[in-house]
Amino acid sequence: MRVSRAQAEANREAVINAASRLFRERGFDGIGLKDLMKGAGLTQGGFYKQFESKDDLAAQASRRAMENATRRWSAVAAASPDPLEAVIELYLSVGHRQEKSDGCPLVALGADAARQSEEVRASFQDGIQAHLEILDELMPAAKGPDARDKATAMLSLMVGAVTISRILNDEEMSARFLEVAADEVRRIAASTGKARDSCDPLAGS
Amino acid sequence: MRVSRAQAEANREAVINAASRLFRERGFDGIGLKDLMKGAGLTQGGFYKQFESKDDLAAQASRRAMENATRRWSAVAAASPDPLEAVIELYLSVGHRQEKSDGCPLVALGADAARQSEEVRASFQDGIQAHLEILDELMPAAKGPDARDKATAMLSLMVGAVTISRILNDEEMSARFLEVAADEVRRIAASTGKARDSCDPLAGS
DNA sequence: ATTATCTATAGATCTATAGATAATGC
DNA sequence: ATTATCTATAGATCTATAGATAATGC
Repeated sequence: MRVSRAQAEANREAVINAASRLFRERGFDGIGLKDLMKGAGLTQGGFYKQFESKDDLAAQASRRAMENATRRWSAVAAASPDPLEAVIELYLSVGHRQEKSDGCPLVALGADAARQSEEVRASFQDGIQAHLEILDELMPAAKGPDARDKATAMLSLMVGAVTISRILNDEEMSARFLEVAADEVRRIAASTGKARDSCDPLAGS
Repeated sequence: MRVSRAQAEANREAVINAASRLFRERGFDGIGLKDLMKGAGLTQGGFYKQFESKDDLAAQASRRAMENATRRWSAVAAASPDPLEAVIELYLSVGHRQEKSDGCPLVALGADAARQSEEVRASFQDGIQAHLEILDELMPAAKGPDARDKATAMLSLMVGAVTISRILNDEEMSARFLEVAADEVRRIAASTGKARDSCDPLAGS
């Protein structure tokens, strides 16, 4: 029954990878250790030799999921002549809305994550930072000194839009949230620091 | 042990009200029937005379929570000379970030809701519609024909920002998401339909 | 007589642990 | 000899149901 150290490590990785998908599909409280281990082709008994607790796995699976999401953004951006547009079209698409288990962890587990331990939230925080850094880099050339703030607003908008679009039963309304968010993200990216203020006719009112 | 019909109805309402808070605190899968009934001062046994299933209660509690959230927006708007600003300051505040059990259900249960039955999602959808209608009405006078789209972008931004701010361990970063979202919502409100396009120096590129 | 709520329980599942098993690594 | 994984189990909790109890409503 014992396997080699290399295989044992591979098994552990397989559990983390399976959990990163299964938690996104069913939520942290929606799946038990038995099914999480089964997702990697193992039985429940070995769990506590691999992880300290379910929360420990949740933290590691969340980190893995966020890292994969970050990598995906980098990949589509690097492969396109219009990197930001590529990220927008990847993220604010009907395909992403439908892909729970391999989509953005912030959308699949955002509300759940806020209820988890500091360790799980640290995994998400690091992933959020990484996402902001990518958006920062993708900002059009004439980006003002507020590029980080623009990235912050973009990420909130994108996460909120896909989250709401996944809840809605009405397909048309759901699609509208994605389209409107895509337009708004483009507007935020295109606006210059100066234009951001001059755009407000009610400034100071 | 039997109570009057009026009292029975009051008890049922009490369960829905308790559940609307408890689900937001712990998630749909984070609390059982025993504690939900206990939240209204009752025992578990009476549950199935009051509700068809846990999902049935989830749908009714979600509806109640969304209705209360809508009512709160109307109330703060009606009480302020700058209604939209009042909603922004209520929603994108540290107070709201900390208030899970009586805060916006879209933030407390957004990711969870996407995994629930069509009935639960219908409760959320109706509440989302109601929120959009309020934002629509609060849009500054010179609102273009795209007021509904602006409301849609605002709601996504607000929900996303508070969701992320609740996950973050870093207090400063968390506060930044709220502040940046507030500024961006003001910008969206203030921009006219025309300005929305002219603001984009890269339009068509 | 009806019925709102109670106590009690069925049967499944949850996290976590104990001890057996068998292959690796020394 | 060590150890990765297995089967088995403890004890708690989950959703849902059954039957008892006692007060309402006719």
